Amino acid sequence: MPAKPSELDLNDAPARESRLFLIDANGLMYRAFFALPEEIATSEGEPTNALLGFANMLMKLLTTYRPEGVLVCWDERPTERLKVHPGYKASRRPMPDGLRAQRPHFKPLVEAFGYRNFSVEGWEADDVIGTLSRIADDAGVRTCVVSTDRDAFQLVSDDVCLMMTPRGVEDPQVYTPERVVQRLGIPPSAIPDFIGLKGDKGDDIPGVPGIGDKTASELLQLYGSIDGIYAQLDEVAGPKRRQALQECEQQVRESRDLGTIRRDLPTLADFDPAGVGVVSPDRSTLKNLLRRWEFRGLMARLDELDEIVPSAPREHAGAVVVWRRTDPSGLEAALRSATRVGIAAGDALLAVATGDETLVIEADPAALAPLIAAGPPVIAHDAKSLPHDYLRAGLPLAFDSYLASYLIEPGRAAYSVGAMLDDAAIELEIDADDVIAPLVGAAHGTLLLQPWLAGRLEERRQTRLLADVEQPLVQVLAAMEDRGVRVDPYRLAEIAVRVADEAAELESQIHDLAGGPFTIGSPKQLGEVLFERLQLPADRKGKTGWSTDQRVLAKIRHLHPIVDLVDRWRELTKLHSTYLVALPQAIGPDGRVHTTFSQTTAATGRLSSTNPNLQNIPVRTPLGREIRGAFTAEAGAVLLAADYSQVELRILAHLSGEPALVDAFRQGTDVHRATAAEVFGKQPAEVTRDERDRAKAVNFGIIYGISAFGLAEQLSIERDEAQRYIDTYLGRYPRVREFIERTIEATRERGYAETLLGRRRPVPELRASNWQVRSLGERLAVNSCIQGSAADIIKVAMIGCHRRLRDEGFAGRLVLQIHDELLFEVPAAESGRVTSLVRDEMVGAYPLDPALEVDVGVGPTWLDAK
DNA sequence: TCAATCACG
DNA sequence: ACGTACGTGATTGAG
Repeated sequence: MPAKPSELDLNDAPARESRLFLIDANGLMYRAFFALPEEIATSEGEPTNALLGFANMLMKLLTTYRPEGVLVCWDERPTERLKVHPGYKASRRPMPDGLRAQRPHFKPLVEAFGYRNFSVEGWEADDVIGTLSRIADDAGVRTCVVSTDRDAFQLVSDDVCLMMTPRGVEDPQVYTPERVVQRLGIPPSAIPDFIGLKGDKGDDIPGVPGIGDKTASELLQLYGSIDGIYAQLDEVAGPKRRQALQECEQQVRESRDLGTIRRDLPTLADFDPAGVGVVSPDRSTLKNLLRRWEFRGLMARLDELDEIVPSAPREHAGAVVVWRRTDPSGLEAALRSATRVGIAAGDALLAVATGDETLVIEADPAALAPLIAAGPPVIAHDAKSLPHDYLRAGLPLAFDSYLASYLIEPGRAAYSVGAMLDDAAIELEIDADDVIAPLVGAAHGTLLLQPWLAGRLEERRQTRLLADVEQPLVQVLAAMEDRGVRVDPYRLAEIAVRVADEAAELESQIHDLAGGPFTIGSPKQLGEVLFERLQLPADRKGKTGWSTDQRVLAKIRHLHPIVDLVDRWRELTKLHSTYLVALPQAIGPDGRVHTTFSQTTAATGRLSSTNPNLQNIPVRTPLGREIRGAFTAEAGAVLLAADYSQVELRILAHLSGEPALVDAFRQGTDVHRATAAEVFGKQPAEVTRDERDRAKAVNFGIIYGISAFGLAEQLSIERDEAQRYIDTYLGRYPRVREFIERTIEATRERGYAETLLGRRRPVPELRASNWQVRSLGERLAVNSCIQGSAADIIKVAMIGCHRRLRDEGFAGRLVLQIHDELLFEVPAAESGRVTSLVRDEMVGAYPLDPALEVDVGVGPTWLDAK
């Protein structure tokens, strides 16, 4: 019995001893394509999954096996394939589009790694490799064939091993003759006969019906070969099998011939296996190529090559960074002569790069800030992360390489100076200790990144988005973070006591109803109680077990009193731990909470808020609203909340030009009611509460990238009913349908979604072959455009509000942004004038048609201001 | 460290 | 047939 592959010990020693590597490139290319998800793509959306898998293989080869010679063998398409080589993949499926796009880029990659591409016109790579390996074998050159095709087993000999990578490059299986016998029960020489019997679907070789791996192996073990089988056909067990063999004799012999790899191609007779060499990869070519394809993981491993493959001394694009320590007077002198400087700050340290040299000054930010403010334009990487003294003093920020990097590719994992320098193929060498070196590197690095990033922004017409929106926003956000928002800890404490009491009471009731104590907060234990002990109907949703989320609980609440108690317990403990325990701890000695806004986290262009998150303060439930009531203004001031009314739907109306929607907004009607009237065919006045709610869900659905399934889930209705809503909606708003189709198509073409102000988000999902992923891409295309445009608009409004409040001498200030809402803290006496200022700036942020509209409220607490 | 849950827009 | 609504962050229990 052949052993299962997993039981084989296939350590790769034979490969390590090989001097020559022969690679079946086409097979490897296909394997890489199908093994890796098609979402792997550049930021422009070009798919790169097969290239990446292939490149990983090449790298693995170089670093692990240190080959003396490598030939990467390609099938060369014959012009008249059937004539040249009967059976040549005659009916093989056409290459998938995603792979065809990558196809031209493999050979350059091979060369960059220092390997040779090789092919012989009119012959499959198999035959080329068969011939080359035979010649190498004759010459006593140990050879390793790398293939994905089981045909290649027949090439294995004492001096030729076969490497297959069914589980990826990190887990290669290397076959010797003994291992072939172990695996298939037959020696390499019997492989063509084996294929002749069992056939090969992929290569269109028919074989004998009813004979698979196992039978073919058994027969060959008994009779040695196809000829042997037919010579003693009478002795073959099983009348059916005998008959099948008899009927197929002709076919079996043909199949065997097709499965036989040629080892004697005449054109290769003069091949000299010792003459194949590996050229040391040219670092800059390879690096450029890896950068081109955005293979960051491989770029990070380039250093490994230096230890393995001798190379010319490395060139340093940035060369050695010159730096020196100085004091503030030395800084002043340098600032006078520089036309621009890169800066980076650490604890009481400032690094200032002029390009010629980088100064490191040890002094208080408060002392240095005025000098920097009075100096030349500043380039920094994440200016907001500098001590805010610099920003407050009026940092002349000319370019923020961090924000530029984000605009070029929102959603990447890291925007560090180092990562971006890697992308730009700039290397820095800094002779300094662990504290100084990163600082000097950041200051000098941001300076070097600027022209490269500015060029890429210019190509994309995003220069103004950076200069007029993202960069000015830095000062605004820093000021908001500095100011913070006042939170009343006593009010929170008072709520906390009540909540803790009620939660404790609920807990004991829940335990009683459950028949014993358990951890309610553990979805696993809760699931056991609800669905096993109490036998409530489960809605198996999760991978790890039952889902116990709100939607599930809502469906079974009428079946057992414990359900509502659990739901309430959840609400109480959630609010308690997140807002009643954690939030008071975040209140500073000034009685205020200072969040941190991130400008580079959200792929759509939105801001995010952390430590603590002040963009998710409760409001939807009565208890939640009480918590919002703890956000207050200081004595003599009020909170002013200004929120855009239906920005995203207005943007949809604007971008689609749908008259029915535009008119609804122009006439100031309740848009959800208007939608309900359209969808349910009623007069707006006759729309019921429930119909309006459904229409609202449809409107949200459009913004999220509608799907019948999602809408059905949201409304707890059947999917076909949801589909009817959608169809009716799109029938009533045909321009919205066109907009959605147009947006998806344009996004697919370009590879990215684009907002009103030219912000981009790559959507490689649209080019995936998996429909599920592609559907996600369609939703992302629509949603990113709308949500991102809304983000653009409110950013412009924030800058306008901040400037005018400051320039016109108001004491009122912006304190929070919650996506479509701005919260200000304003002296009571200013509230009237600030209200109109804010309204002007928010409405005027972008000339939308229908125009933007803003609701403003004022009150002693955030709750009152809504 | 990860999955589940839920707070917000 | 397939089985997800878009974007975030914090907390919790459990591995």
